[in-house]
Amino acid sequence: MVSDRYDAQTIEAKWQRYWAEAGLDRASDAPDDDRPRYYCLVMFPYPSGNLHMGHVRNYCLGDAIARYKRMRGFNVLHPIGWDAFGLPAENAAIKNGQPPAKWTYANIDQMRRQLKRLGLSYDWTREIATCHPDYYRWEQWMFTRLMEKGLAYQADAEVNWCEPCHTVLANEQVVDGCCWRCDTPVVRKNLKQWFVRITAYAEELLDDLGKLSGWPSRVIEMQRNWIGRSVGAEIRFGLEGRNDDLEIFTTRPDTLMGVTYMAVAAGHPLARTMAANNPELASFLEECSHVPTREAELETMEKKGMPLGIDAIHPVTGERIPVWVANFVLMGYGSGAVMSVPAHDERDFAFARKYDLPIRQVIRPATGSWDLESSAYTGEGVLMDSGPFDGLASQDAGEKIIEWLESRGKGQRRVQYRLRDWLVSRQRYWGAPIPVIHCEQCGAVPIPDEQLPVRLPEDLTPTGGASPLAECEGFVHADCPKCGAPARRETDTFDTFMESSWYMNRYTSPRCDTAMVDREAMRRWAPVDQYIGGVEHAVLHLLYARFYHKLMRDVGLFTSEEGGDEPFTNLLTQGMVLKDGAKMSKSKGNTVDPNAIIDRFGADTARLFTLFAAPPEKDLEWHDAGVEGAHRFLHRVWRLLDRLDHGAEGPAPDEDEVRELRYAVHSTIAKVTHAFEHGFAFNVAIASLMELSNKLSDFMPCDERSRAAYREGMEALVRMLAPFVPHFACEMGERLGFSGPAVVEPWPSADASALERNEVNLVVQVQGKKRAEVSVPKDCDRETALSYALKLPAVAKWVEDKQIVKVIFVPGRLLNIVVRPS
RNA sequence: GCCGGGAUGGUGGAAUUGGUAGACACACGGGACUUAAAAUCCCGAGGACGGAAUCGUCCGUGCGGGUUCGACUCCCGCUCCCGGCACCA
Repeated sequence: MVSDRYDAQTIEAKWQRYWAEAGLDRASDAPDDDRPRYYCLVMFPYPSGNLHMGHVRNYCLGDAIARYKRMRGFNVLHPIGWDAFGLPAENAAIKNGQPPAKWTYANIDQMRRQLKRLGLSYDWTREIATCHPDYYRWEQWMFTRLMEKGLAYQADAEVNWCEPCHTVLANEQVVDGCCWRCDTPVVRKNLKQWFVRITAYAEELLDDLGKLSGWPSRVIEMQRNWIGRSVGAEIRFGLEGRNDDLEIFTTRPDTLMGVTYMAVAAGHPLARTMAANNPELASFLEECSHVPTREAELETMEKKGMPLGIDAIHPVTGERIPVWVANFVLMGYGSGAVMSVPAHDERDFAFARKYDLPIRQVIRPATGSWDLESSAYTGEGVLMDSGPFDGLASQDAGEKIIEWLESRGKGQRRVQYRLRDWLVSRQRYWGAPIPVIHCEQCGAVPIPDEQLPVRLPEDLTPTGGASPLAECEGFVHADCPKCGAPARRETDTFDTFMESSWYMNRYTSPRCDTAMVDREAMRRWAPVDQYIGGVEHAVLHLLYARFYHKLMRDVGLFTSEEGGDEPFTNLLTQGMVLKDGAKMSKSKGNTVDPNAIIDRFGADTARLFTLFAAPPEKDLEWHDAGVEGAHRFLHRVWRLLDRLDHGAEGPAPDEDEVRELRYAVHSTIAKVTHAFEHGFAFNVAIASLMELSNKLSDFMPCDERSRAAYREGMEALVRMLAPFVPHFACEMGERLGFSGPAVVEPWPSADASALERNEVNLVVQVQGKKRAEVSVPKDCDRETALSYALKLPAVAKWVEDKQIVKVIFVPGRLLNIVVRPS
């Protein structure tokens, strides 16, 4: 056979056509398909119109895993789709005067072509776009179920407002006080908005983190921080001259007897009430409402307060305690009020000092004493000056105090979470309409199932003003589903994180039109075995998706046994793609266009480089010379074909050389297989494939035995390359005479007998320092090894005149001689 | 401040989890082929010292200690970098 030059463009087009025609990438739902199943998912893209290198990296990782699993005999589900609702479409529309729908669908077409050029093995028959009514219909359906269950509700709340985006944001979408999307500071606003009660699942979301052994621990830690569980007590203080109570949450009930003042947030109802006829207080509250949003400013912000002019009553002693308003108390956490114990809390201490409030010590360290002159004692200890609780240890005292309060109806144990409910309304057009009609008589009425979906009018072109939906008469006017009276449709749309929270389940039955997901399909495919995406979604998408999966389970779409309690069993968080040490961005002008790379080198080179240049979870520095190196490697492998039939001149390799080659082939199989099964260190896997190709290139097959070994090596190499560079491998496979495409060949398995060696290299150390190497028989024992070693001059010279006190022997690996001067 | 993760040649990165540090690649230098270049192929390479040379010795995985026959790996104490959380009561 004559091998011409490796021409990436030609063979990539050839094999992409072949795969598509043969339907090789389709996941099978056939009931009689008894292959084990594997669900491999990459985070679907927003159709911005242009594929960037971050996408390429993400999808090459997923594709390598999916293809490997197919070669291992799995029935693989590897779908793709479009996270198609969102702000960029609307902004583009404003700019170009084009409806977002048109822009989005055009972008999808363009990006689909780009993805196909990469030769990714997606089951395109399952493609979904979240802006399609057949998709968001079920999200609307789900929302009405949540309304029925009280898990979706409308509330007046202080919310995060982003002016440039002209919409509210969920807490998770505020990063450092700024909008996650446009990075401008958010402002606080009071608005009536829709929420989904994620806090009802706080405990399960936290507990189930323990089930996610296949997730990176830092993501688990980030979610744990975000949920922020703290255990303590809720305590009700009476209010002098009023019959309502002041409710607070504390993690230190043991310090209750040291309370010397109370502090409430500026937004607390009590503060507002007291300000009604106190202009000075009212102006202070006004001042507090302009809280800075930047972290740095928060940190340096002066702690300020003012007495409300009302006293609380200590639940145990009946003592009167002044109530203050303080700018550091957050309305959004706990009940917006705290009990202050300056002796045992740094912040309370500083505040008490500033306003000359009393400091009363009630805890002392278990041993020694504490000087309250300069700082508070925040540790645990033994109670003092605490009346009936004197002498108890903190833990114990906390329990006793809670019991005491409980028996008198003044408090109870409580667990408090940092997590807030998920704000899902957005004042934007290009999103899924919230399926609600507001009726003057009946209030907010969910749309009945038979009227779903509430279709988003797709021919609108926003102009940048207020919500286009609100101005769309045909959309707004509707009859109340309950009483039939004329009413108004809700004109807010869903947060786009709603769509991405359940798409992984929809892929199991993407065309199902009788339910959100098909139960049988969920049983077959869910949960996702391997999920791959950027770590930037650690507490956004990945938290919402976990929550939504549990919601789907709890509305009865599937059981724990059918679909699992968690959507993603294993998670791989890949690093960013950098250029010149910085994230690629148009504004920095350091972008690399995947299309240009494919034009120049082919998709296989692009794939190979992105997998080889760095371990998956680390950032990858784009390096043009490295891309060329990857390309050169493919050329070198290609040329290895030449030697297959022509053979080589010169003496035939001897038996040992053939055995060495087979050892290299089979140890590489073991290494690469290990990489796929543990941790996906593809950079190392590819390095070992390069090593193997170097060995093959040094080997001169020129008799029957050596040719057979060479062919065996080539065939194994090509199969192992298939998940990384599938077009290249298929073409090579064809030239090697494979009966089908390399991508459907069985994965090679390491032959244990080829891994056995008669002779092993033993490292010889003296005093732990390497002095020589010696080849010894495989089963050589300590004494024999020692006698071999001592014959070596390089060893003998360190041992002579000395006394051997110890010999450490690691069979097949190392011999260490410990000596002492005699 | 709290919680994670990290630091290895000129560069990206390896090292079976305590057993040959620097695999593989990039960049670099030298050579071959060529009228020349590109492409390709071969050789070299952590640092220092000694030697004409095969080679030998010492040092070397952010810094300082420790455990061990033996430490990039484990323990203690630092420095710096990256990520997350943070008036959270």
